[in-house]
Amino acid sequence: MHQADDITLMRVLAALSDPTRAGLVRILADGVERSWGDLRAPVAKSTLSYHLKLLREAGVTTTRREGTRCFVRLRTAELESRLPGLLPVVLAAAEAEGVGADVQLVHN
Amino acid sequence: MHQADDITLMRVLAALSDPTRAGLVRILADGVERSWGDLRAPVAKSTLSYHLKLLREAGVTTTRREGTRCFVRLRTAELESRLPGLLPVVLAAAEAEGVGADVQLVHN
DNA sequence: AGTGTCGTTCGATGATCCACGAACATCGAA
DNA sequence: TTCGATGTTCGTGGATCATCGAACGACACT
Repeated sequence: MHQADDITLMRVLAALSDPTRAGLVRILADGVERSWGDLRAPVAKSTLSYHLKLLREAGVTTTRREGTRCFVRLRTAELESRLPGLLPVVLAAAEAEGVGADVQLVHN
Repeated sequence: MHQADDITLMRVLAALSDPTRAGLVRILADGVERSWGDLRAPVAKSTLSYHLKLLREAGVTTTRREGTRCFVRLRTAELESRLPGLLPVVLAAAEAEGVGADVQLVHN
């Protein structure tokens, strides 16, 4: 549920203004759908869940369940249509600054 | 003082993720230096001061004192050099969504 | 000196945020 | 069915945020 379909600037900015979430978005930036477990962040499981929920509710990502696993994907197209240019620009800056580098991808 | 010269993505995003501050930035977007008193926002004087301080500390604006008056200006060039493209993109989206429209300019 | 104006700073107050562990639900596999 | 893995949700705690009014400091003008 809670698949925010009114993507608002304020909420997206708020969602992106946290290093952990920025790191997650950075990883998802290639457009590939990732499993929860592939994302390694230096926070507790519940905290990761919290961040992913926040990103989802801000309309930045979508979640798909498959059995017990969940997959996250960046909503690149929707974001680009509602907030043109925002994501690329933020990603570039995050890359340049190394924001959220402690969030990593494991196993492929 | 407190002229943050390490403009970081996270802090700028956090600074812009509030409607009042976004409205202020929108008004300053034309590059013209404005006086405190020219900015009319539906908040108390002290709250406005707080928001302007936050913008300043995030490196988004600069403040200049002249006698008892203060003038704010957007640090367009520095922002563009540190976070290329961010400000224009955010401003465009804010304009499109009407974010911070309750912040207005009075007396010229 | 006395009076305003202007902006900052100081608590105080709710609200929200980020973090954690624990408990729970769900599903696949043994 | 029992176990293990995977996410969610809950309760909590500490920090930060946004807001206000009140008090303060600095300056300009009579």
